[in-house]
Amino acid sequence: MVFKRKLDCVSVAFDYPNIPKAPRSCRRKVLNKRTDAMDLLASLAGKLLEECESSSASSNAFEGNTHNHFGKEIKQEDHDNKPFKSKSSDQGNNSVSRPNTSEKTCVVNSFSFPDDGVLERTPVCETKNVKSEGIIEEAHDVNVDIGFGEVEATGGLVADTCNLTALDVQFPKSVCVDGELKSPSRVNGSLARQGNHTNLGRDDDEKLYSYHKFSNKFKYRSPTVRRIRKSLSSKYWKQVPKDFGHYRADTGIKALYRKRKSSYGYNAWQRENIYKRRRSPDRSSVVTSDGGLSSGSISKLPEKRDSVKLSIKSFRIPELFIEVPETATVGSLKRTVMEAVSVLLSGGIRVGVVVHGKKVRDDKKTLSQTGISCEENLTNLGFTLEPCPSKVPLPLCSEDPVIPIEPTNLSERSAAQPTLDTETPQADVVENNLELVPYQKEMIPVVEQPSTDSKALVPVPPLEVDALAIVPLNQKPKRTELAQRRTRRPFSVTEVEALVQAVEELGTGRWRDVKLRAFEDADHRTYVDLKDKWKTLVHTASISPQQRRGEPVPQELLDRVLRAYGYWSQRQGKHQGRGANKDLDVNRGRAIESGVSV
DNA sequence: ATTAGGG
DNA sequence: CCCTAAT
Repeated sequence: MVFKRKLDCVSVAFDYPNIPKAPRSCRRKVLNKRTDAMDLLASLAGKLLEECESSSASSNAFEGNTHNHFGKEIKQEDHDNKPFKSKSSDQGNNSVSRPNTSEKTCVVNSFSFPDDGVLERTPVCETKNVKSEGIIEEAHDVNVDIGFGEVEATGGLVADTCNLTALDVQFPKSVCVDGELKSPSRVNGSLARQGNHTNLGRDDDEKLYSYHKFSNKFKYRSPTVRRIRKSLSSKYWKQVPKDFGHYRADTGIKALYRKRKSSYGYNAWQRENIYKRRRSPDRSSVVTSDGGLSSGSISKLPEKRDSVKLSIKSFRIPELFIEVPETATVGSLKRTVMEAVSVLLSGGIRVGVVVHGKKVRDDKKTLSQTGISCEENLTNLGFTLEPCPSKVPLPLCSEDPVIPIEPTNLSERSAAQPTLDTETPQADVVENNLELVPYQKEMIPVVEQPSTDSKALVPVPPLEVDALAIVPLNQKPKRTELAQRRTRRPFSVTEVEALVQAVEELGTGRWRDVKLRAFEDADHRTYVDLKDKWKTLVHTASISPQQRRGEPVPQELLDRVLRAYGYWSQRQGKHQGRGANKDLDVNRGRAIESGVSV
């Protein structure tokens, strides 16, 4: 009897209707290889992030939880079946419930480059780089790298390059391809790894995701970040049009600037940059992304004797007013700063030049005219990083009035974790206690060690200050809202276990309940996620083990998936209502086991 | 806000 | 994971 039933079950299990149309990989192909100039910014953030990454909490917080197997003591689910609840808080339990925590404030004003971040005369972006697959990463070990070499610009013009890759070198490497800066997936991988202790980049999907990982660094999900964003937006950033749901005739790119569509918007934004970039012959054909970070400029001037040599040890950034409770952990503080920085960067930054404590705004002035010369004591020269007065990426052909979007309107899902993805659930909680109000005062000049040693050699064309203008070509659109794809967080076996069990008990049509039951405290798992995961689980269970990717899910679990799938498919339409299943527990378990409908 | 499905 | 449509 039992045997018979088992067979039925199997039959049912494998006989479910439509199996996902096509291999996911097929669909993924759509994901273009857009050149995320923004990645450079991301890389910056990523680097900074690494600094504090160590403090990030482990994502294995769920491990160690045990679940009752279906059919056993289901009544205890509230305690035992909620592996995702009450995670250990290594964040010091800075729950929101302690608003009175004393707080301290601090102002972050500059970040210094490592010591080895001395300017070197390294040919960073030589002809080959500009031409094609040139990779700048050779200079990855330099923190501030200013290359100088002959470059054949796209238009056939020969120009000297004064490539201030300082920023991107200091951070993940970037690639200079055809005048465009790209971030090798490798870089992403390194970053992604921080987020998940998983094998990003292992397969196609992974790669794709890891690629997006970057952008995720700039998502704004936490209240803190949102606050920051709001603050910044309202004060120093221009708001973004709410909906650009139209096509640009020239690029054919549909820019969708509205909540939860930023990835598209970003894409469009980025392309637009490229688009414009190509039409700026007066500028470097290398890169000058609007992000302002990927510095790249070409000077016509050959290296001269009276060049200016300088080294940049650090950049003064807009002051970031941070307020955190004393009980906050160092890690959370780091994260907070990271968030602030990310927000800052995401909005686009540019470099400011300060001479004698005075900000030089005229990019046309020559260095000498500005007072920057080899003779001058460069001690009075400083650079700053500041938020770019981001311009809304208004489609040139746009006739539609643009509606500014309220930063706070970002949906929860589009808003993402600031930077650390490994953060434990309470990270958000902690953040709630952090008051981070970045504000921009007059840029205070940062006088950093004028290089006196020959190591730091930065040829600066006396006549083309623009060569140093790392500022976006034309204050172009700065994607302000980069709500992008959430960071990928593969389900752990433990999670799968919990999910399977929950579905066994609740069925496949009550994701909300599943979420509440097994993932209530796993904030990053929405019921949609759970539903999606279940979908993939069913698919995974139906394909050969060889075709499966990622962390292998125990066959035992997959079997249960199919079993539950079959079971719930059968009783589809029936009393799938909550009331009907409320007390099925053990009996239903048996039913499922035997593959017989109840 | 949820659910269901396509992408 | 994202996005939408339909509830």
